[in-house]
Amino acid sequence: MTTDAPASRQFWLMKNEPDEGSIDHALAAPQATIAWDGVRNYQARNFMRDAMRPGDGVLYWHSSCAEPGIYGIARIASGPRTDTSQFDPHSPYHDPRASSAAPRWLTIDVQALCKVRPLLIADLRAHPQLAQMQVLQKGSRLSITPVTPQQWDFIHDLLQAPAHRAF
DNA sequence: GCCAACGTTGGC
DNA sequence: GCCAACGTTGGC
Repeated sequence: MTTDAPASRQFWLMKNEPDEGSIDHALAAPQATIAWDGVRNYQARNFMRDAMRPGDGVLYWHSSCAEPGIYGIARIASGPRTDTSQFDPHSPYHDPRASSAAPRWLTIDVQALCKVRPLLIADLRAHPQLAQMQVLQKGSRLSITPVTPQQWDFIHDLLQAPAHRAF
């Protein structure tokens, strides 16, 4: 018997640099929850504003590192709210064009659930079922991308399979 | 560190 | 509203 997820549940891939926000860092935070701040791309912001809902599943990606890939599983843990780092002149995420009267950027809470066996880019590319993943497309830079339920399920199957299974 | 791809800015 | 110039991302 399968359990029915809420029909509205969606899935996402979120990139973070391990130096700044690794899955270990998130797991060690209070409630294993971190504010996903510093997003300065309108498409990614609009996903947070319009589409992401508490409970949505997240593939936790490490980027800009020696071995980019999926390192953990997380969930969306809040609705969107103002990312106050945009107002802070000392923050690397400061946006001089933003004001509290006209904020531009949002943050959302992400709760880390577990670390997983790393699924690196080459591992993911080995599966035609994942060929359409946005993060694998040439030139893909977006830090938040939707993941289809099929991709999500397939990746979870991969994570449950023996690590050194011969294909 | 390189550089292709992409997003943003701003002059016109 | 076009588009060249510029800045950034991020895999390699």
